[in-house]
Order: sequence, then C-alpha cells, then structure tokens
Amino acid sequence: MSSSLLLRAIAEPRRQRILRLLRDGELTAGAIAADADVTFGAISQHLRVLKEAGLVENRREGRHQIYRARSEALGPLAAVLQSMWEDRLGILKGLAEWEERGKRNRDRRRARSGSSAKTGAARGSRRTAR
Amino acid sequence: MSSSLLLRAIAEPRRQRILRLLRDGELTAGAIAADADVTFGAISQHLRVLKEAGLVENRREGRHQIYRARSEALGPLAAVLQSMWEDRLGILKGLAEWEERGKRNRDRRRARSGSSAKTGAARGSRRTAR
DNA sequence: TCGTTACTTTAGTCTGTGCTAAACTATTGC
DNA sequence: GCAATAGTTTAGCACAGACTAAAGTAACGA
Repeated sequence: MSSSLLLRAIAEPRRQRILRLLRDGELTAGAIAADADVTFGAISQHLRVLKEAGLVENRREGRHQIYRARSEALGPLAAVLQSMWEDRLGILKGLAEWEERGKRNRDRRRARSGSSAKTGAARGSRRTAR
Repeated sequence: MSSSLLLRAIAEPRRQRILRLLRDGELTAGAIAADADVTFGAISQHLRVLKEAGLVENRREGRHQIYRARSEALGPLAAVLQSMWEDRLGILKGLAEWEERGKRNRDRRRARSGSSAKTGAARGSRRTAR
C-alpha cells in the first residue's frame, strides 16, 4: 500500500540529502535548514514528508526539534542510498553507456523530425533551470 | 548524476507494474498496454522513461516492439522491488504503526483547523480515481 | 499504393508538489 | 506580559509530469 510513499519520499534529491545528513547523527531542524539553500518552511515540509514515510522521527528539546533517521525503516532501500552516497552506484555500471545511446537516439530523432515538413523551428526548448 | 533518474523512474506505480510484468519475460508494448487502463500513448511514454533510465530495452520484431527488463540495471533496487512484489515489504515492518500514528496526527490537525475560523467544509475532496 | 496493425510522438489539460512569503505556535528569557 | 528564537503551517505560484486525443511513422498484406 504505502511502499510507494516510501519510494516517493526518497526519490527527491533534497530529501535524500536530508537523510544523508541524518545518517551521521541527530540534527535540529535549524541545522538541516542551514545546510540547504531554501527557506526553513520548505525544509520543514520535507521533514514532514520523511516523517510521514516513517523515515525520520523527531522530538522536542527546548525550542529545538531534533530529527533523527529511522534507518530500520529503510530496509532494502538502505543499500540503494548507501550506494548513492558512497557514490559509484552499482546501478550505474553499464548505465552510462546506455544513457549515451539513449541521448544519441533522441538527438537523431530530433534531427530527423526537424528535417520533415512541419515547422521544425519554433518547436522545442522550454527548458527552464530550477 | 542520474541515480535520481532511476529512483524517479521506479517511484511511479504504473512503471513499477510494468517492470513487474517484464520480470517474467519479454512482452510487446501492446501486451503491456493491454494490462493497463490507460491509453497506448501513456504506456508508450512510461516505457520511454524506463528505457531512458536504462531499466528496460526494446527491439523491433515485425510490427511489434518487444520490451524486456534490464535487471542488471536495478542493482540494489532489485531487492526493493522484489520485496514490494513479494509483498510484505521488509520496510513495512513497524511502518504500519507509524503511518497509523501519522494519520491520527494529521486527522487531529485537520480537526483542529476545521474547528477554527475559515470554512472547514468545502475544502478537501478533489479525489479522482486514477 | 492503399488500408490495417502496432506502435510513438505531440499538443494540450489537469493534478501533484516544491518553493516562497507570511502568518501562526511554542518555548524561553526579561 | 512582551520580545526573541525556533520552528510549523498556509496560501498561492510555477513547474513537472501523467494523461488523452489526435497526428505521425513503420511494417505488413492485398
């Protein structure tokens, strides 16, 4: 039912980063927010998502909220994140080449459709940095 | 760089289902589409995403596109999906209780805000089956 | 060459969600 | 009580992405 909730939760780079931070120990919400370049509110929301996925837990201490990872909750996902953090994701073995190929194909496709009837110019490119 | 691409790809229920189907062997795009209650186009797009994440590959055979999983690409994610399919995700041990708690909290929050000034009624419920 | 089958791609809509700003809540110190 | 600190929550915006309908493409058969 909610395994997707979990996957969704860790599929977000910002939240991955938060988990990463919490891997080495507890942190206050403020410390976590300080690490990021977005508002406190945004981080608070991410923390909520992580919490509702069971991936972190928190307790109050004075005026601080202290968060920590519930690594038990990760299960097999621990290995995934571990690989991602250790970098050199096993997943990526042989993937680079695949992406290369995929990109080439895409470009080829683009090129071909560009040479066909309709417009060709004034088409793609609504790419906006985030 | 693209580990997130992978996680994003498998975080989608529809795509998980497709991978599930392909676990037992190759299938034509049509067969995969037949399994789902959305248009062929939608499935084709999902297949594209999976392909660009390196999770499936395809070949043409007559007028059929035959897809198969690249399970090597899954790496540690294999265990995750495996657990999800085998159901009874290890992750879920102790999570049920957590979600229970989360839900209760959310309801409590909702109730509280409902009893306050603004509306309370005419709020949620734009739930549409997918 | 025309029609059919089996797709893929595109344009456009609609919902989800990450973000900001601002309001709100809770704890502490004066 | 009042102000400051440390957060959470809400409203609203903008972009991502899942979906549909329709157009495009590619292989095959007549």
